[in-house]
This record gives sequence, C-alpha cells and structure tokens, in this order.
Amino acid sequence: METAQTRRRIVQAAAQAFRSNGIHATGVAEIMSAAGLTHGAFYRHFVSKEHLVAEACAAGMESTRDAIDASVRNGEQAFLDHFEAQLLDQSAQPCLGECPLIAMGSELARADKETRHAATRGYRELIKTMAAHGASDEGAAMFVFSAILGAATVSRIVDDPDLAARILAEAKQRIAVFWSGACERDTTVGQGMPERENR
Amino acid sequence: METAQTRRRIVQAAAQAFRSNGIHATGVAEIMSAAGLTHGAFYRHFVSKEHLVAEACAAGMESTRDAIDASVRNGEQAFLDHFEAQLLDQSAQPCLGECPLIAMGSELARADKETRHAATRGYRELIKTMAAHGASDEGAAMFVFSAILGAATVSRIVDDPDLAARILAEAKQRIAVFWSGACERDTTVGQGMPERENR
DNA sequence: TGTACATCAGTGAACGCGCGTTCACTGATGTAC
DNA sequence: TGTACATCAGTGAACGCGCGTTCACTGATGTAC
Repeated sequence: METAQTRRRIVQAAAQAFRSNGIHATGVAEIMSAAGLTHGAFYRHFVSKEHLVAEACAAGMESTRDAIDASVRNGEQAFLDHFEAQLLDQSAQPCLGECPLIAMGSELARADKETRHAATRGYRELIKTMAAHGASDEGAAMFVFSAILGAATVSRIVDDPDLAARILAEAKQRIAVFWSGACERDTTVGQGMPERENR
Repeated sequence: METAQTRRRIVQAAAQAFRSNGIHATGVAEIMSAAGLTHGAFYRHFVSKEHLVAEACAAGMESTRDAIDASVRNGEQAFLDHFEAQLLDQSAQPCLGECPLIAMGSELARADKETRHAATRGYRELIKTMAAHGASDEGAAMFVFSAILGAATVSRIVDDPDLAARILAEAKQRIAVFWSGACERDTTVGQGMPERENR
C-alpha cells in the first residue's frame, strides 16, 4: 500500500524536524512540506499533532536504539567515540540515531501521556541494549545514559564552543570508567525496577 | 522606586512559569497575570518576550547558585540529599533553586543569543561554586552537574514513578563516588577552559 | 474492451483561536509657580 | 496652600499573524457488469 509508505515518510520527517527545532516550534505544515505534501493531507493519516508527536518519538527511539546497538557491538571505545563524534560534530552523521530524549528532553517531560509512554518504552529498550552488549549492568547503563544526556544538553546550551567541548570531554573520560566496569561498588541500588514494559 | 520592584516581580513570575511550563508554552499574559498585572503593562518594562526570557534565565541561575552554595557548605551528603529531595519530591521545596538548565534544557539549547549567554554565565558560576566548596575540581563538578541534569530530565520524562526513582538513585549513588574525590584518574582533560566570562 | 461508479489520498481555501505586540487612554504622583 | 501641568506605570481594546484543524473538492485507481 502506497498510503502506509507516505505515513512512514511523514513520521520520519516529523522525527527529524522535532529533533532539530523542538516540538512546540515545529508546525504541522512544516512537517508535511518536508514530506513533500500539503498540510491538508495530514489528517488523512493522523488524528492530531499530539498523536504524531508520540509516533515520531517512538520512531526516533527505535532508530537510536539501532544506532547504539550497532556501535556498542564494536566495543566500549567505539560506543563512546560514536557518541562524542555525534555530539561534537553535528554535521558528521546528520540525524541518524539522534536520540529524542537528548534532543528534546525538557519538552518530552511535559508531553502528553502517549508520548511519555513511547519515550519510556524506548528508554527501557535502550538501557537493555546498552547493558546487554556493554560490560555493565542496567544500573550502570542508566547512569551512563543520564550523564551522556546531561553533557550533551549542557554543551548545546552553552555559547562557548571550547566550554562545550570541555563538558563533553569531561563526561566521556569519566563515563569510560563506569562503562568498563571499573570503580563500581555495589551496583544494586533500587528496590528493583518493575519491568512492566508492555502495557 | 516602585517600578524596579514591579519589574523584579515580573522576572520572578516569569522564571517560575518558564520552569514549570516551559518557555514556548508560557504566554506574556500568563506571566503578567501571575505578577498581578495585565498584559499591556509588560512593554513598559521589557522590549520583548525574548528579553524577558534572558533575564528570567539569569535570575533563575542566580537563585540556583545560591541554593547550591547553601547546601554544598553543609557537606557533600547534604548537597546530594538536597538534590534528590528536590528532584524526587516536587512539592518539598516548590521552586526555590530549581535550575533553569534542568527545567528547560532542550529549549535553552535553541534559545537566542542573549539567553544562552546568560545561561552560560550562570553555568560557569555554578561550576565554580560546586568546585569551591566540594572536594573536587571543576572538571569533576562539570561531570557531576551533567549527570544530575541528565538523571533529572530522564526521570521526568519517564511515566513510571518507580523507574524515575531508580534513575535518580543510580545517579545519586554513583555521583557520590566522584563527588567525594574517590575513583579519579587524571582530572585534567581539556586544553584548559578559557575563562572569558565577562563579555 | 468499455462504461459507470465507489473509494480515498491529496489539495488549498477557510475557520477559530491564542499569541506577541501596539496604542489611546486613565489616574496617581510629583513639581512649578 | 492652591492650581496647572508633566510624567509615566498600568489598563484593556485592538492589531496582525501563524497555528492546528476542517472541509468541499479533485483526480487517480480499482471494481462491477
């Protein structure tokens, strides 16, 4: 069916636009135009902009997981290099694998139920991927991801490129310690995460 | 002068509103109403909404630094407890010291020149405060802040309270290691941060 | 093969709405004489 | 002390604009007979 393909194209265009401009700042017409259509056709595929946001978030998380999965299989160093290259040099790999949680974190925190649920599901899968192939457990993967998201966000806020690079470098160096499994005391922290992923 | 006081009230109301609802989602009328005025008076004090955003960001960073300064003086554990309490239990200390970088990170990354400059200045002072009273150097402070921002952001996106608590707990435990100065290899990473703070 | 009809993705004008911003006016306050 | 005037923070109606959304219409495609 041609229709399903068009729909997928809209979701991809939306994921890309939301990542680079944010959710609020991206209009439906802008997305449709990027997908090669006019705005009127939007409601043949989606019931509202909010529904598209949720789907674009899910799609973005999926491609992020795939990208992490690919780089993490090549070893810890490849994983860290992948992230640093992606974060430092924006033009290196334009959008592929760019994580929605990183690109639009504070907006996702205020998003509607469906979007946050999609983000949560994507996050859980991401952590599993990181923990499965890396040397560490889920707790360490959570911490590593938090640190990466934080460093990426702060480095993008800051208006001094040298300071931005420094922030990423400090994070990369210290993350490597946890990632390689060294310097871990007791890794069991919480009362156990209830894995109620599906539904 | 009465005027200056009113202006300060507007900035405070704005900082608060931006923190809880985001920049894009908060209107000028909403801010003025929170400050006990009507929207028309806004332009007696500010040239545009963008200018207010920059000022509110600066004010928010200042009060955050004050809050961190106060808690960090009481020792590392007090600092970590302060953050965890503030992040976990939203109602504990409503808005005081809530960091703009944490509350609206991805929006600030796309903000205009003045706002990002205010954020950068605030960030530099924050790092200095953390490094001055904590046991660690600036590089470690940067990393700790990145990790806190990341953990706070992810925990707010996620729609499962248990998972959110777990994310914060994993971060808190591991941050404590760096904060206390243990497990540090070489702390000199970058080529040195150029301290071009003023101007 | 040809004709009539149903389906439905896509178009583009139009809608109501809320936003940031402007502006004529008000009314309190301070100063000049 | 009293009157006239200037100043200026604040009010609220109004503006243009872009947003999300709707809808009458088009035109390509597939099916029935």
